[in-house]
Amino acid sequence: MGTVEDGTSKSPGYCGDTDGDYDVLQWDTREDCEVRQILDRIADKWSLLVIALLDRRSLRFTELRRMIDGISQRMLTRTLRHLERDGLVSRTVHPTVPPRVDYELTPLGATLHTTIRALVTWTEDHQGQIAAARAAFDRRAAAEQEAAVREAAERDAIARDVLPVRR
Amino acid sequence: MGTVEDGTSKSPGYCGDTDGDYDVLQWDTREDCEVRQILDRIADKWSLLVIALLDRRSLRFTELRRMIDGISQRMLTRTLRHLERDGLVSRTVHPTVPPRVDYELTPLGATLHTTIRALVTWTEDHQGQIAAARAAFDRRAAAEQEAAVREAAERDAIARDVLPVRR
DNA sequence: CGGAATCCGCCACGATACTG
DNA sequence: CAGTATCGTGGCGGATTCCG
Repeated sequence: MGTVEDGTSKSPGYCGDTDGDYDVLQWDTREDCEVRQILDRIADKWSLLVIALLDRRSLRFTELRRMIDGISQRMLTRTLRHLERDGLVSRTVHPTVPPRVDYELTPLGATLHTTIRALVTWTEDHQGQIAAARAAFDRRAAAEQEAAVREAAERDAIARDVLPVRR
Repeated sequence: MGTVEDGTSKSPGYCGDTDGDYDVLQWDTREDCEVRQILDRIADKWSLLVIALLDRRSLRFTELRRMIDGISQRMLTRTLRHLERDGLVSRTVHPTVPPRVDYELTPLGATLHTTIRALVTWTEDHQGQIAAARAAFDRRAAAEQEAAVREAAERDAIARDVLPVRR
């Protein structure tokens, strides 16, 4: 099994709970801050997917594996373990043969599901605007670069014209 | 400048927009899916912080740098460029000397800010429950492992007792 | 001050093989 | 079927340097 592979057990360190309006300024300075760790965990590549998929009905390991498709068994296992450890997903092993394991959201996980769906929905709703913004940005960048190149070439031409032949 | 460093310019590929209730099953299969890319982008380590910090008032580069503290100038620059490209943050250069650059949320970025705050708030509100869940999980795991070790030791003792002395 | 460019360590992730 | 174990690698992210 080796090491625990996670440093969360170092210290409690609540890192200052909401005293003013926005304590955002603080949940980054200390890397042992719980909020940062949790945020990094649930906002990671696969956790979002798993939580989003685990709505209402429970799913088997292989079902999740097929649904996510890009994921490796290793990553799915790790992700599910983390979510289980955080109390967001429950793991039920049916002692049959072949074995069958079901995963489902805990009540806590269900509350997070709502928020995550909101994030996903926002992304779906605004992907058009973002795509447009990217296109515009890239166009501007390309134009700028081309202008810079032309300008340099022009300077070069003038220099060649004015300066005496080196040697 | 080198390559664009991002493969998003490959193809439009909307990957099927909400036809049924949940099209979650689809925004993962094709890795050229826009939603996945956008999600990975805004959910990354620093973007969440920057967007959360950029509420109402605009901030200078160095202000952000000091606030986030753990971040390197390289990462802050990259993050801000990405957000600018996605149309979430606007970049204003004041032609003074020394130069001064202000960043602020665009209207689009402001809408995302709301959702992100919701996520952060959820995390702040439930960090206690999560910490408790982790502690319980770790305790169970430790107990299981200890049980396994004891069991193995017991089997070993029996084996030593029953089996004839080898050689 | 606000970047761009370069170098590089390291570990997160994927592919593969093996177990119960 | 549902994992664990092991190894190899890409690329993320930090440190440093130079520029306008």
